[in-house]
Amino acid sequence: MNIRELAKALGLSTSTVSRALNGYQDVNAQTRQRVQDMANALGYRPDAGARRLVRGRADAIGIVYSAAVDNLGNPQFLEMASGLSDRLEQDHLDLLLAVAQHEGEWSMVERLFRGGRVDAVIVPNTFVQDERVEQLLEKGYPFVAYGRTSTHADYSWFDFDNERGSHLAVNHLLGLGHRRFAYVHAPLELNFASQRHVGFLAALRAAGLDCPLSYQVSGVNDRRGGLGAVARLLALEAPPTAIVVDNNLGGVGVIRGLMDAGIRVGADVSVVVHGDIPSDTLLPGMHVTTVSQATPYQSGQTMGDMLVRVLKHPEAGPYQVLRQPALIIGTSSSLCRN
DNA sequence: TGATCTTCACGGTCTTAGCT
DNA sequence: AGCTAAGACCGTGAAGATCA
Repeated sequence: MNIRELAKALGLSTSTVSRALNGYQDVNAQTRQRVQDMANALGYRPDAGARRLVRGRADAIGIVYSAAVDNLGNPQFLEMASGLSDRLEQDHLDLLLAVAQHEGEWSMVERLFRGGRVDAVIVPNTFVQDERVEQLLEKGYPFVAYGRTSTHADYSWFDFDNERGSHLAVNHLLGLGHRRFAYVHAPLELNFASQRHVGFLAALRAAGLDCPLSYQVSGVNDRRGGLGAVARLLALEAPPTAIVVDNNLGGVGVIRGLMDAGIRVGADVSVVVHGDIPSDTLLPGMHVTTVSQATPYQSGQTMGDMLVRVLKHPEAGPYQVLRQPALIIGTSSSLCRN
């Protein structure tokens, strides 16, 4: 069923049918109702390809992420995508999730734009130096970055105050009497990891403390990495009394590793984790102290809102939202006993 | 003259007809 | 067989036509 067949069934031109279905005011109300009724009865749906061809719009937003980053294994990512999708739906925009398996992320982004498959993209997992952001700016493609980069002045982004989050974590642990810290973090090329790392070290320095390199475990952004980090830290001559982890999945791995080693988390060692612990995580009796952000669903909705504004009112941009974190105190942190 | 409807051109890709 | 030109596909929107 295409518009031509629908128009023939109604005895109208295709144009009148199109205009009736698209809310043009110069179509008689009765005609409009008749067209809508017939379209419903015959199950008419406009051909998305043809519509895209004419409008020059895809009515879709894309997120391209690398298969190397385990986003789909992170419930927070899926929750964010859900919030994003819900918000976009209000403006009749679809969300297109694409995985860059072998092809580079930027290459896929460019292919989606050139093919008219998306009107704008979300740039997830931003790097300190991010080719995707630089290329998007150069080509003039609309986007919202989920996180800043080192050059964050001239484009739209949504981010958290990561440095402040680290200050909250460190100050909380300092207040509990901890002096020997370890830091477990994602690769520092990632902007959020870089900012949290800077904040962590600055907060320690402000207290006259240091975190030697042997107490810093890099490249941890999943559960397995967290387990490995614990093995390294427990092998130290003087293991840390407090561990800060800059990402939630790594944090789950660290806590699991400590528990498996027979260490009482929150009693023998205190742990603070950036980001919320996935609700399906099996850490019985454990309420993890976290540096909490807005819920991922809310973040997704906010970015959806920003994308709509980027598309409708680009001249009023760039749109930039910096959310403040809050410390949620659980049972994984307590007074230092050493 | 305003309300309502139709005609026609447009876009990129694919198929088909016609030619060498 | 290989190439090129023409036309179809589909929905939209500007411009034009019709009618009361």
